[in-house]
Amino acid sequence: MGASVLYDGLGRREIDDVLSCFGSYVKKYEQGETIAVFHSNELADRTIGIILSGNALLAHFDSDGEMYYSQSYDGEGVFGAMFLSLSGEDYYVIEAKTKCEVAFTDFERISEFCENVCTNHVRFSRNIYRLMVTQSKKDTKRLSILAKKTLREKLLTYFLSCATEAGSAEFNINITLTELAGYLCVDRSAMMRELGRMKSDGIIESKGQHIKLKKCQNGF
Amino acid sequence: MGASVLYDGLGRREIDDVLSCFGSYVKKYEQGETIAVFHSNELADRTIGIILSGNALLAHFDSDGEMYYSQSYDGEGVFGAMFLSLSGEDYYVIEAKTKCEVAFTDFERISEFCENVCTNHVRFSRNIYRLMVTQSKKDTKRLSILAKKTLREKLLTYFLSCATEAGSAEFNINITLTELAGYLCVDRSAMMRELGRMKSDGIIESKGQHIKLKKCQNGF
DNA sequence: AAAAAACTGTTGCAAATGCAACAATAACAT
DNA sequence: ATGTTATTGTTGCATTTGCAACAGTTTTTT
Repeated sequence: MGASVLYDGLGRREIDDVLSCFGSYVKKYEQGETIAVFHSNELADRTIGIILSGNALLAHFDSDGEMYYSQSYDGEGVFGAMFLSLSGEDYYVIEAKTKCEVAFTDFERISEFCENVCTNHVRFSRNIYRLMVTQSKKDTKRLSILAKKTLREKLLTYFLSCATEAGSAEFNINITLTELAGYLCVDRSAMMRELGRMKSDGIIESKGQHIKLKKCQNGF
Repeated sequence: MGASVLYDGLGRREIDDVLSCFGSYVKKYEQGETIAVFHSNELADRTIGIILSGNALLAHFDSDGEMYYSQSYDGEGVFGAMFLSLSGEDYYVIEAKTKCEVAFTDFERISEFCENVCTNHVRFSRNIYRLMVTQSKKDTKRLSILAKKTLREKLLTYFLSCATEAGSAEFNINITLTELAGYLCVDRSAMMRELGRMKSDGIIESKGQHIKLKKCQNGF
């Protein structure tokens, strides 16, 4: 787990203080519950949800009900209609993967000054913005992967970024292979086949979620 | 053109004031000049570039020098290493499409309070954050398109969002078909072929960059 | 006005991928 | 321990797509 962005310089108590100063309300969700749904009919609003604890998932559905993986929030996260491009019949669902606590606030409120200018407010907004950057970085990363034309390139780009993160050519992907296929937006069986080819071509070793990059993969 | 996010409630003069209060410097670029390059060797830093005028393009290159379209900044924009996921040999280049003025500042500076708490500072930072949201929304949109498995679905999702924006089933895409293929990450000739099929299947009419969605495409 | 460059449009072919269906294994629940 | 469910792994087949190559058109430059 990476260090928390949201709680950097702030404890839960301080965050609750800032939130109550905003007039924000905190809601609890059980595992599997739907936290929010966003579809194109909805009015554009600037309410954001801040995940204070627990893990949640942003899933994207098209008109056929086909599901696409979109983003996962682990222990922290911000979401809202303002971050999504809503048109057509596609819609997005935020679902609790575990018990969750979520605060709802108006986005504009974050950057406003309050009467009693407090350091915690400044820290909190800084952290929210950093969190937004973190999440947008995840999108950039996924875009750089989906931009690749072949399955092999997609896998290699993904693996390389895992290796960089792990600091080693040998690592475990932290998701199931089924989920990986969803993340890469490819057919799972086609992905398995390509993994097999990469193994027989000697560029990786793999067994389930354990991967080892072999030779010439950018220093790894 | 959508109304400016960066200049909402602020003129150029006010923005210059805030920037000079930040100790930020503004640099001018001629058409075609490289504004910045980001690759994985680079140290992580929190410097952001703010495009104050002119159009620029974020291009993504892989180790083979293959170019991918990434994001375009028209009249305004924020960019920086902190928004990019850098690993492997892929790198990103920001290039001036027209004459540009770009301010460079430390990201943290934006959310700090300055001694002389000024409304312009608050407006400026609010605008920067809104701009970040606007840009991240573009990524979400593109992800929702690239997530689709077939070329036809990619095209339809893109067209549908154009139609929503234009408020009409008939519209011009504002980019060349060559650029569209780049945006969709598909082969141009394959895209032309699929456009042809969609025409003969009677679901669209198209001539160059002019598109008309026919029947049952979500109300359009 | 002529030449060059960029964009649009088309086709054949080989390769990659999605889809369906199924078997084997691992994880989980009763 | 046993049944159930999720995940991993494999294969055949039809389809889609990328790639290469080229021709016609439009735009830009000289």
